[in-house]
Amino acid sequence: MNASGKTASIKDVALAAGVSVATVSRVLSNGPVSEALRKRVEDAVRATGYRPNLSARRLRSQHSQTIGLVVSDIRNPFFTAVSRAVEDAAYRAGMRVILCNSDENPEREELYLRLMQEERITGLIFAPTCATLDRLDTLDLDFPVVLIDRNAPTARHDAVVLDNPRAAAMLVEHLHAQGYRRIAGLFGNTSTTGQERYEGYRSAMSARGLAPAARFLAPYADAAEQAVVAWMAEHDRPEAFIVSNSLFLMGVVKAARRLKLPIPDGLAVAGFDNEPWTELVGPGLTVIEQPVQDIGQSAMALLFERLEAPDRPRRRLVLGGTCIVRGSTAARMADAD
Amino acid sequence: MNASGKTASIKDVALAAGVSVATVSRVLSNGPVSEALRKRVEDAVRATGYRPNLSARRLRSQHSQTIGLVVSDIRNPFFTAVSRAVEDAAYRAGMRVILCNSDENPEREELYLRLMQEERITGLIFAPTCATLDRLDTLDLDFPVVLIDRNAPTARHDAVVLDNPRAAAMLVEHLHAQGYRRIAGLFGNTSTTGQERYEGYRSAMSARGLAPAARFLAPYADAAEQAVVAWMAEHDRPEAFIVSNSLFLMGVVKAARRLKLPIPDGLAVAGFDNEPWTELVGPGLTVIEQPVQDIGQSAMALLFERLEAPDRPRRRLVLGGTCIVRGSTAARMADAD
DNA sequence: GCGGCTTCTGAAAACGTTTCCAGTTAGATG
DNA sequence: CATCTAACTGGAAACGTTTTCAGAAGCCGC
Repeated sequence: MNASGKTASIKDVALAAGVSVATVSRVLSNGPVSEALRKRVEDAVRATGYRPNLSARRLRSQHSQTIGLVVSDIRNPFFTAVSRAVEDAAYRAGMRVILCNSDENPEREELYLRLMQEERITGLIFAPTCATLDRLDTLDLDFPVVLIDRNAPTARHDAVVLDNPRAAAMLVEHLHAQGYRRIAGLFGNTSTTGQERYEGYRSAMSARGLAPAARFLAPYADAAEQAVVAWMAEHDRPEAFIVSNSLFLMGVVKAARRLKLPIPDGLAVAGFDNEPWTELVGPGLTVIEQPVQDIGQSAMALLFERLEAPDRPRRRLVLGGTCIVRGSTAARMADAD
Repeated sequence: MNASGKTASIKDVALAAGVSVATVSRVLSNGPVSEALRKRVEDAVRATGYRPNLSARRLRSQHSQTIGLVVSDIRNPFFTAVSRAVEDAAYRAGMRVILCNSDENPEREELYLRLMQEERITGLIFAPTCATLDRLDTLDLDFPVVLIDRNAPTARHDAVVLDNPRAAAMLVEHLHAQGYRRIAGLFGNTSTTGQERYEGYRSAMSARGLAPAARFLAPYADAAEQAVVAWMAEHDRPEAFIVSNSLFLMGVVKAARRLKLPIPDGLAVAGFDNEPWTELVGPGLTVIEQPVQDIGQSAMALLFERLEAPDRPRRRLVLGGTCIVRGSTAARMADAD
């Protein structure tokens, strides 16, 4: 505070130290200043309780030192983990992060993209919906974008994604090896991720002479629960489900419980995202673990590389998942239902 | 972009529309401008692709329209839920949110508090560690602070908290009514929340003539798992555990599994935070549900009221929790171990 | 037709920084 | 002792806005 009760500015510090504002600025940015003055200024900074004003600094230096991160839902532990990794990497590089939830809603995405422009962010890490992904190229944003979790082959942006087709295929392989044949799939209908996982599922099924049977759902546990309950009442009830996210995993478990079907004997299930609780549910749930830490760090790395070399050709980083086998896909008992 | 390839500024718009920058500014803020000029300016905004620069705007208007939110760990679903509520309320009021993770680390808290000052935030919503809480009064921040989840009776800040003693007592009551007597407690050692829950536990136990037996742990699932495993090897092994957060809940479930103790017959357990998965683990876990939505919204409400009336006396909002009874605390079987 | 309104508009100052440029000083060199 | 350099310092411009202030119209009633 200065005499007038307002927050101290660099002028107040300069006045207190008996130097010019230029000198104060230099002290703060480790510029060339004599020891004597530096000391005086530092004392004045302490005395006044001065804190630099980031808005002014950003305006003048034309550098926001800020990166944007737009995810579809921060409550999804996959995104919380990724955002932690991104933030840690950003802070290590002396940058701030602005985190936003799109809720899988293209309008909110648009809103936040506009916000990012107004904040003059240095770069964006983005998990877009299909709708926004399609028109991303037409948007001409004035910062580089790295896509995470989702991406289209056509987009011209850098991206870090899981090898979704392969991961889904791993689940099919595993279930097949365990003796399951009627393997159904539930996939999210808002992102490319669901589509890619479906593709992997479909081709792995076909390759084994099995008939794929998939449904696409809105990303809520309830949707999955209802779908499973309905499906299990049909003629060719599945022996196992492959689901494309952890919400669906919950839905399937709930449905099994409601239908009094034991896991895995009544109904096997495998899915994505190795969240802590998947180990604790029933006999443990078989899942694909994504390298969340790596995804976040790599996204930042790609972003920094892009900032240094704006014209280098686009790069996609495809990371492999790990199949964590648990009791929910134990070998199928030979029965004849 | 203007001719020189840089992002368009208000000057470029003014030039394109053939008006002064003042007029452009007035159009953007719905000031008094004739229809003819308004139209010309709006066209020019579109033509130039102009986006206001928030740093400049904030600097000039001396109003950041930003609130800070510092939580201990965004991966904790309690805080994710609260932060969603805060953000939604903030955006509805036309404000931005800066979200930071302290990791229960006082140094990071200090770092972020400094950042908040430099961002010139309008107000802060904060879940501090004990260490920072103790010296919060000495810090003289130049924005109002609303504490959430944690607070000390001595602090002079507004706060929104769960009725922790009552909630913990509810769990004791419930376990007692179900026939449990040797009820142990595991509480977090970094926050006042753990202490308050311990107090409720202790006095409810004493009131029933039961001997409290509590341990304080670092907030990790592993810590709880190890504590339980060790404790169950001791002479007076507990029949039930009350734990103060969902990480400990996981730890207890893991320990029970490792020790091959069925829940609840071998070991009953009850805890805090009604996360989706608690319903799915074993026979379902009995928990206290916190009104997370309400906590976030109320924190924002308290903050806005404080901004309007800086001198009104401090207010604490104490919200009640709901006890969700599930199988993990089913009536104790009469045995004689 | 003229003073007194209202209504709109533009020039310019200000917000708190950084940075360019021009001094000033002190020390080294001739 | 005069000059040249190196090292430091301060004045002032600039970043992109908002806002104050004063001027320029247009309109009213007399």
